Amino acid sequence: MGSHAALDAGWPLIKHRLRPRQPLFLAGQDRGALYYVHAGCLKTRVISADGRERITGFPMRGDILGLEALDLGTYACDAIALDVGEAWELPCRHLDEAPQELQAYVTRCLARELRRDWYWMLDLSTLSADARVALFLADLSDRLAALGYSAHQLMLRMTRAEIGSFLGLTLETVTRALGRLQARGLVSVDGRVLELVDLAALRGVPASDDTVPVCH
Amino acid sequence: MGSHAALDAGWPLIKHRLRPRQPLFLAGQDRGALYYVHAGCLKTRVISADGRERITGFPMRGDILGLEALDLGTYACDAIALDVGEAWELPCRHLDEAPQELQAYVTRCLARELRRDWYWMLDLSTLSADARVALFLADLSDRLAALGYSAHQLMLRMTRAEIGSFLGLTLETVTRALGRLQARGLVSVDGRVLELVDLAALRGVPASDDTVPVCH
DNA sequence: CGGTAGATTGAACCGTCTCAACCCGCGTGG
DNA sequence: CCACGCGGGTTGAGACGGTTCAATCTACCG
Repeated sequence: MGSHAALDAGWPLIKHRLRPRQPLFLAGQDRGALYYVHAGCLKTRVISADGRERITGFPMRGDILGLEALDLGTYACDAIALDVGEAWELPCRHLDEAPQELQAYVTRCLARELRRDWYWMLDLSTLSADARVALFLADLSDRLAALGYSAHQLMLRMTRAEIGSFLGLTLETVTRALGRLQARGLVSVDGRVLELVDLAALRGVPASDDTVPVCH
Repeated sequence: MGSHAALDAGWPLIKHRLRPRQPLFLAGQDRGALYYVHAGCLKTRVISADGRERITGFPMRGDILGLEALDLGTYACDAIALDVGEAWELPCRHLDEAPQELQAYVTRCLARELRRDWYWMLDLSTLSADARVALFLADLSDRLAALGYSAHQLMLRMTRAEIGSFLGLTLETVTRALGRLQARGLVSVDGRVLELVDLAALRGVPASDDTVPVCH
């Protein structure tokens, strides 16, 4: 990942222990710093003026939080821990105070995040519920595998409602989609404990979906 | 906007004349440069491996293109002109080659773009077709006004299909939504020529929508 | 031992998609 | 000059996927 390389310069990093449901920061608070997620899983959330809300992502180790507010004085989203973890405060209010190495890392994160969002938007506006959930699981598997975890066994840190919020679905639809994927033999669902039986097929759901009727 | 301020340093900017339907760059091409839109309107588009596509935005003057590929060697989207215009090639392959002023401007653009995308995702996954179209028009009005154009009269540079692709709707639904907004007295539609009669109400559609039935 | 948060399941509803027909303006070529 | 094709837009009817609302179940916790 090279993520640690950019941080190993040995500054006075401030480390924050995280507990489930604990906010790391909230939208509107003074932006004191950027945060590097060292352990655990969080959710980031935006809320509109009229009260609608959406989960924008589930950052894990290697992700940087607060980027979206880099040009603002206050945070633009909520960042809330889903389980125990640790976040490191990066010692820069403005980017140009930061060492060159970090600047490059931050820019890379921003560009990557932008691309990911574009593809999620594409998926959200073109894929069925089943395909969205399948892709969500495949994506999660990729990220966990990149962090050294199993690509096939995983434990969801988020609720059905949070997955639904991220995917633009209701929690009931997420439940049913998981059920259908299980019926197809692609995954094995037991509450929040999942086994991804056929990862390749899971990734292929978006394309196969229209040819294979959902239920027979 | 301060956009020109960051560019007025007087480097050897290469200027590209744009014609309708002409691609400025395409996904996969070697990323030679970033582009600053000086005039005209473009569309940016991503296409997935299995052929699904989505318009990710309609950049206009002041926007920077190619940001999403800042950490890549090739562009990650297509950028295609919708009408005549002009784009300036920014003389930097890597960001750290660029002058400090431009770096800061680029970072600001990235962060702003990320926030905008998050809110569009929120809107796409929570709002009705009418509300999405209303918000699209209000947003367009804001951007045009910021560029010195009228906030109430505007000429669409894109087709219904392109609007639909951006909003996650079909072109028929866009047509019908425009018709309903016109019936409500919020806009006056004549092909691509629009008059935004009640901009405040247009912005309020997302909230009012559920209380006020779509048609009577 | 209730109480609560999360998950599951069912049934009815509804907004959007799909498919089709049709219209219009415009450029092209016979 | 007109016929034609074509891209873009509008309109209608029907189907369908996801939402909504409700009931039920479980695990966990005070």
